[in-house]
Amino acid sequence: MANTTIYDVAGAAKVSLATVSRVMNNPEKVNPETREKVLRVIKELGYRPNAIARGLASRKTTTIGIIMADVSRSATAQLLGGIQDIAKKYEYSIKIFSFGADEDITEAMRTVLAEQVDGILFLNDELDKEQMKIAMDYIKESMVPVVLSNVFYDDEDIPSVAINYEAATYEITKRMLQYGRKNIYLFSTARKYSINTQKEAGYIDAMNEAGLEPKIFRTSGDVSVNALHFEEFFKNTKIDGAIAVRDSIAISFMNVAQDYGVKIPEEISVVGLQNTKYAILSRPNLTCVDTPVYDIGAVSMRLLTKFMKQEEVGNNKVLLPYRFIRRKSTTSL
Amino acid sequence: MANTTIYDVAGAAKVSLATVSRVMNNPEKVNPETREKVLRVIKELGYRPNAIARGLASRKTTTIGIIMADVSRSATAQLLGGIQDIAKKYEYSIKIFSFGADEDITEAMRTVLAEQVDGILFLNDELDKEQMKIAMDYIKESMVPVVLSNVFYDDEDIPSVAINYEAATYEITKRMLQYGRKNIYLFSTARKYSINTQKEAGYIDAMNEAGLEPKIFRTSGDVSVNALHFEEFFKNTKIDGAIAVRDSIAISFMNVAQDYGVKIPEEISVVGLQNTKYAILSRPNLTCVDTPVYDIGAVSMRLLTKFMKQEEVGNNKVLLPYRFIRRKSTTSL
DNA sequence: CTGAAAGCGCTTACAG
DNA sequence: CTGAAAGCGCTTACAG
Repeated sequence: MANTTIYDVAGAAKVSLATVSRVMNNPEKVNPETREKVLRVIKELGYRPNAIARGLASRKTTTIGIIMADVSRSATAQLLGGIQDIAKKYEYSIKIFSFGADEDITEAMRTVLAEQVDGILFLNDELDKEQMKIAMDYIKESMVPVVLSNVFYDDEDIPSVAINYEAATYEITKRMLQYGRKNIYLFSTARKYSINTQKEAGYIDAMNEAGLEPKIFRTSGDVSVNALHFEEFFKNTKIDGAIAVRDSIAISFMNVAQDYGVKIPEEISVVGLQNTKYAILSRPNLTCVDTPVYDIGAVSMRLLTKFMKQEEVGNNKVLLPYRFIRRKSTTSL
Repeated sequence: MANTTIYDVAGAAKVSLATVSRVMNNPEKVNPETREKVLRVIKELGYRPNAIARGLASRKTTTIGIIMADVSRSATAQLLGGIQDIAKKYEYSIKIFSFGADEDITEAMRTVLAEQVDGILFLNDELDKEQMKIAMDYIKESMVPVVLSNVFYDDEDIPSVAINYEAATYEITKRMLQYGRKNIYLFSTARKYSINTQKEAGYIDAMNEAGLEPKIFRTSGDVSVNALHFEEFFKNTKIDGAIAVRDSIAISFMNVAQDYGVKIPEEISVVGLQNTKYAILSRPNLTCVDTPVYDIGAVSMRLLTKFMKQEEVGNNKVLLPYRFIRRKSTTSL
């Protein structure tokens, strides 16, 4: 039966409900014999405490809220994978909330907090600075622990885990310059994401340092639109290196370039900044900066558990390592 | 403040908490003037009812549970996208639960039901028949409404929404036969998914009907492994048509085939059974059966709301339409 | 239309 | 080590 309550267990085990509660929450505080007896009854009846009642009484729901822009985005799904695995290990339930930059942020935060989550993982990277401030201030005031997961926001009080996309992009740009490319473009998105802003900053730095003009070409997230953009792009652009914030953009570009008879990597070196599984399905295979998104999810969830358990945390800003994977779309690395 | 309770509102509005509760749940039952007064106070204090307390008192959490195998799988993420959008519209919260075929199914179901969800969307398609029976029987007994979303299980009591993958695959195979292909292979996964089993059945039917031997080649879900499998495959196989349960498998195959000097589509027609965004990033572009996974999510969530509200439902087995998209990897359609 | 009271199923001091 | 009792923040008959 689904409706077995703590009273049923107490009755069958001939103890008070307080004792049943104790064997579930503080087993060491109850006599081993009665503990065994209660445990047996619990198993027999298939009893599981009502999580809602427990949440109300204890003021802890063992549930975390995940705030995101869109579940179906590949990066979000990867993050969720990592979060899920760690959450399961620590026995936290997961509630997901999504909202866009066009919605009332305060209202959205209220909704999340009304659900009494014990902690928040914030994955939405489509908000501007002001919106982020509203969201973060609201969460801070609520005292609910939060960790930014793959999102950048400049506030030392707020823990975050991400990758140093700026350094990664700086470095890959620099390497490309070192093996002789001059006209290097960065392909970014028309829409603003805090991550892509980091990537752009790294690219700009490297170019400036080399005394070259940074050239950012913005395209859509939609692969079919990208192709058209690139057709246009080719007509009057000199380019020998391309770095794309998304693998799909890089692949789209390579396809169009090859249609125009351009040799890749000989004439243009191309790099993707994600290393999705499609990087090895493209022709040529795509050289990438590998950014372990699953790990970001896992580590941020782990960090959040520490805050929820009030454990000591050394550094509340975690940057995970990235690496470069040389494939066929570049002449060197 | 996050800790405003119904008592605070009642106090400030000089009414009883019962009245506050009514303006939130049955506004028509309260005098317009007092209603406005209460509403004003609610707004001033930024009050939001504690969802947990509400859930306990009303026995309705307005939360649904989503049961899946792995969040990060692309199909799962797409389904979630559709679910999310509709859930938001109807103001349901979403809790996600994942578990593998290797776990104790009863235990997993108990976990979900202990959370007091009002309804369940079941997306896990990696269970075998027995495991599905255990899960479904357990849910049935609990009386919690459930909808199978993109999962097949033979039980007329259990509502489901999916696509007729069997018919779709049957038809695409048939068409390929009609334009003259004889040695048609189906590329499926080594692992069993209820959806792929449907696809296989459709393919087998069409081949048998044409008096040809169905040939299913099973490969891994891992794209880098696929490539190796296909290298092997090519050494001693006669093939002029290929249908793949996943686009990534189809693309992987095309790449290897082209490395072997095979012309696509002239010598081998290739079809993908998903139509992911990578279908237009491959060379040649991949002809696909388009299976609208987002829609399945949306429709199944909508259906679930009807069950949760005890509305009349005509047909509890919904099959969404699919369509064929001709691109460059086939000589015809 | 409104309020007082019971109850949802638990946890947690407080006594003993 | 165990039980009786209060309380978590709401909803919902029941009176009036």
